[in-house]
Amino acid sequence: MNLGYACINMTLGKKVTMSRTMVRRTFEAKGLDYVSDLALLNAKDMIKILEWNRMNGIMFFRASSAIVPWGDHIDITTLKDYKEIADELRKAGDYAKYWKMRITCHPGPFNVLVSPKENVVLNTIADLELHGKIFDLMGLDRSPYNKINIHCNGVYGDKKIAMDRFIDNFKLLSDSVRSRLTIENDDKASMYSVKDLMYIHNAIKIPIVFDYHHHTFNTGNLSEQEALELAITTWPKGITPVTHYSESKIGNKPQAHSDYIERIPETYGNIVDIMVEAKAKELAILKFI
DNA sequence: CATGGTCAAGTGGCA
DNA sequence: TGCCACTTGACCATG
Repeated sequence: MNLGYACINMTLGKKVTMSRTMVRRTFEAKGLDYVSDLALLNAKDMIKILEWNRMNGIMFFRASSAIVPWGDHIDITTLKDYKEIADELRKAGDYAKYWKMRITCHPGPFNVLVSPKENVVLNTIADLELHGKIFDLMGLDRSPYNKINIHCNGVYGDKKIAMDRFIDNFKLLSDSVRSRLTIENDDKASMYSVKDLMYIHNAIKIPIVFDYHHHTFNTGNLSEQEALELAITTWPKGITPVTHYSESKIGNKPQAHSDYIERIPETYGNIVDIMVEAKAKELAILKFI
């Protein structure tokens, strides 16, 4: 079982980060050369973060979605430093593979494959394809071992009709994305429980990521163990399923994530990798490593 | 250099 | 109606 954290290393601070980006105004003012500069810095720092992880016994990490700022709006192969960026990404991927470190990603809430709006779906495809390209450049597996995980992110009054659009739109994705795509249960009762998501799994066979925290808001009438084990059945043989774990922040909406975690979740004897979503990032899991 | 207002994008819940 | 929460806060103008 691996414990992982997401995107940002608090110990290394703001000087070592793979999340440099820019606002639209700057993108329009400085253009592709500045995108290239930031992407190269981000790619180089990813290796530093992975090295830090290995030195500290952390073998599971979620890559930032902001490695190439505005990368879903441009052809990244035209960037002035593209060769060097690709080379750095490859080095990071090689490093991860050599040390058997698991890398995943989680594109943001603007990715809505169930949307009835064509432009939303097209934007979603562009963002997912960027993630696929980056993982390809890193040389990561085309399997859910290196998952690209999203939520459905919308219901529009009818889950089944919405999920049918997911299933249709899935066919528009490249093999790079389709082979890695996973779906996660939601933290609202009106949205998708693990049981709901089985409808998508049964149609297109992509695995379900079980989020412990979200499950408490939307059980689908399954116990934690039942939902976890149902999700586990959706993963291919030989690939350790991923789960997400977080705890509620006191004083906020209960869905908000706490800085640290008090415990490691119950796995009921199953082997899973656990991505811990806590605001203190690697600091939250170090004491459990 | 610290800080606070602002920032691409979608959706649903809530005061 | 406007804010919050989710992927992951980061950017940038100002003092």
